[in-house]
Amino acid sequence: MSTVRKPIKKTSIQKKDKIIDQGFALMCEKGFHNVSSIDIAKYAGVSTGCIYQYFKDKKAIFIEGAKRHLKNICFPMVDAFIKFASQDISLEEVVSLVLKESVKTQRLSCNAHQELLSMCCLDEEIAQIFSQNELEATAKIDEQLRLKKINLSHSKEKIHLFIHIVDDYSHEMIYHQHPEYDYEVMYEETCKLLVQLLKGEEK
Amino acid sequence: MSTVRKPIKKTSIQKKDKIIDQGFALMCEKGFHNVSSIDIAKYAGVSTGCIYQYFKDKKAIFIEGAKRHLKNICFPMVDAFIKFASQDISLEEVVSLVLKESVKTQRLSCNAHQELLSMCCLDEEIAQIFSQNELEATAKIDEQLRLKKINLSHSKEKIHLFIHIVDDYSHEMIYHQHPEYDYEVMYEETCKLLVQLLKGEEK
Amino acid sequence: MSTVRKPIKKTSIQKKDKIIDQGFALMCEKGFHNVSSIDIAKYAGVSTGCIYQYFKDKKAIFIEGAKRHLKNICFPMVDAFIKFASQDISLEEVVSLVLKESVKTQRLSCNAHQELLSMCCLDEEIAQIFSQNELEATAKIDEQLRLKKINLSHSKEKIHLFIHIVDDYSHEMIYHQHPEYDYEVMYEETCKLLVQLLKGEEK
Amino acid sequence: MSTVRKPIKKTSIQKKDKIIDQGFALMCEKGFHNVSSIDIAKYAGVSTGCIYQYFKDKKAIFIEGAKRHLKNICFPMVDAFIKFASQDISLEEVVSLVLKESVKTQRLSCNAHQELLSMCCLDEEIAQIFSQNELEATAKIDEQLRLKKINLSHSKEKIHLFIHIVDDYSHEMIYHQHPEYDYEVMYEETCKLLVQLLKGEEK
DNA sequence: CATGAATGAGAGTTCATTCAT
DNA sequence: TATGAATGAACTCTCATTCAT
Repeated sequence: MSTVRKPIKKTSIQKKDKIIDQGFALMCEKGFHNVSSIDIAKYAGVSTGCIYQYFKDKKAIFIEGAKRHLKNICFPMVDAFIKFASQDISLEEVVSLVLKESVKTQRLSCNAHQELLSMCCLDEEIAQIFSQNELEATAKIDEQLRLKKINLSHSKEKIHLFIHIVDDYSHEMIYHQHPEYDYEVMYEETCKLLVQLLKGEEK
Repeated sequence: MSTVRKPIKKTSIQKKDKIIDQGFALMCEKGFHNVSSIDIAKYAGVSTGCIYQYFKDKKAIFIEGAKRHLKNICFPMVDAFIKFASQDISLEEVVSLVLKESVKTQRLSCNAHQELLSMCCLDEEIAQIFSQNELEATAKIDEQLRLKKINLSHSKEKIHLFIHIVDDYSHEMIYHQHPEYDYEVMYEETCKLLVQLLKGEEK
Repeated sequence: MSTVRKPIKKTSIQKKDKIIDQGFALMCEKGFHNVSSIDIAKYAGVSTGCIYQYFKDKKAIFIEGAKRHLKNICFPMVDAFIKFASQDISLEEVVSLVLKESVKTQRLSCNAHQELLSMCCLDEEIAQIFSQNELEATAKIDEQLRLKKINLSHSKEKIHLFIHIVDDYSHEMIYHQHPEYDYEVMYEETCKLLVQLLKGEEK
Repeated sequence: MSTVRKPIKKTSIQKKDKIIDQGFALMCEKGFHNVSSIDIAKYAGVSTGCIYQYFKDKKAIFIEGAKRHLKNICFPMVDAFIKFASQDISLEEVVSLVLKESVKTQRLSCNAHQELLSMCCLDEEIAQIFSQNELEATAKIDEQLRLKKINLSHSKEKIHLFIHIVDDYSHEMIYHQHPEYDYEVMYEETCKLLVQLLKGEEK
């Protein structure tokens, strides 16, 4: 009846991208369960039907968004270690860089991270992606440390601890903001701990 | 006919308790969004209408349950430090105890923890409870360390780190089970790190 | 928002009945696929949600309606044979009675029969009910014929033929109304054929 | 690149034919309501838009297919009677031939027949085609019987009965497969009945 | 003429919440 | 105060049809 058809350009890829980016952003802002497929369609500027041409269901959009997001989350950390291996900087400096970059990245998409954690807990498929992502990051960091001739016993497990401490740190920095904590101190203590963790048995 | 009349006329408090305990358990098992208020009512053995006499909405039940649950989660950790302060055991032994108890507790209610994390991320009110809980635990552990004459600089921040590393550890032990990690080693490395963290500048 | 709650009486059974009767009638009138659950709800004077309290899905309403309908369809035919067995009437009279009653019954719910045939073809579950119904009718008629001392060889198969010829007849009488046929003649020829079929090997 | 260009530039007629044949086949296989126009387009190897160039809507494709199909359904029956008129075979042999051919034909397109019956019940337009088809077949059979010098009183009505009994028979043979019936017996009884029907008042 | 991406109304179904009893 | 049947808006997803290319 009141059908008005918008003049269309955009390639399929651009459209799919828009749905992922806008859709994921919206789901992160409001929560997966609080956003309907109609909301996503409107926000992405497409019709509801169009969504289902590119995605099997609502969750599929979230998963695609999550994959892209997790890539971005890990890059800065891995990059810092690449720098560490290739340039003449100290472990202290790397750790400091990692913490700062991690907070910066998460601040850019703080809701995304929350929603991801949330979905990760509830949905096996998303948990898998999360887990896979950690393994990849672990492997890359491990590789850089070896290049730098740091011989860590139990490197994988230590890097796991490292990643999670960094994650907790940036999470704390962005959300909780407990007035009881001195965040300058928190930064220093976290640094110290992470450096100890990776120093290796060099003596 | 031969209807056996239940002898116990439940008081309001008993009813409310039942809704919280059973309701929270069910929501943790199946996920907040996958359980309806009718399900909760049935599971708790009350009428749907009754729920709305005690709670403003479904979320309110979850929040009450979460509060109770978080209390239990922290007790074992705090208890371990009380033991530490009052008995002659080493820091290594406390840390080991904390890790083991933490895993044990979480295993008992692993779904609860997942669902909590999920809701914590999405709901400010629940996040508040979570945060409040951590502060209380931090204060208590701090107190026990002082009793034991361990003078930690930046104790609050260190205990924060401690709690989160413990949490990550037990989470990893229960869920992810990455085949790439050696969980015996993970245990040892986590122990070492936590001991270092709390050893203080005793020298 | 604009929730207005109607003062309700009616027992559950009355409500379920209304949904079945009105719902089935509507589906028969307009066709199963052309009636929505909202239509049914409105027509039955209940809310959409209410339908799903009593029925698993839309098809379930149709099936219940179909079961009731098929019972009614067969009763007249079976009744005629019961009369045949218990009273002093001729085979010709029974056949005549069956044809007339069958047309009368179908005329009362002619759409129902069409829709049923339609669904029966497309849906295994409904086909089952249809088939089951025929078997029951066959058995009952067989029983009455034996009471009347009519010894039919291959009674089951003959009754099957009988039922289907009656069915075709009443279907033709109600719908097609081909001007090419003389329906008085059609009646006579059908009668004759049916009588021959059941006369048995009395010689 | 090395794109092989299809040498045949299909004419409009070829395209329309393909849509009818493939589309009807698909609708019969899966059911009218379970096949989308996109499915039909894919199956027929044309674009969705193309369909609407040749047909007003989805139903129109089905109707065209139905017309063609019904032609084929009747041919074997009519053919048998042509044989009967032109060759020296008995009525018993014709009836036997008709039953066997009818089952064979229906088996080839059993889904088509089911779907047709279904649509025939629901759609006036399709019912018309069905009805028209029967009249044509009746007329042709009648003609053959006259050629064979079989003077049937009420031939049209008897042939109507004949056609429907044949139809019921082949339907029963293909679908219901009630274990309660002996299908060898069913065949014999149906034969006998049909022969009686057409034997005429030759004495 | 042909295409197929895009449309959006509408399908079946669910469920937090209400309120007559 | 307790009940649970009833509500109906809102959800996810489908598909006949259109029309810019």
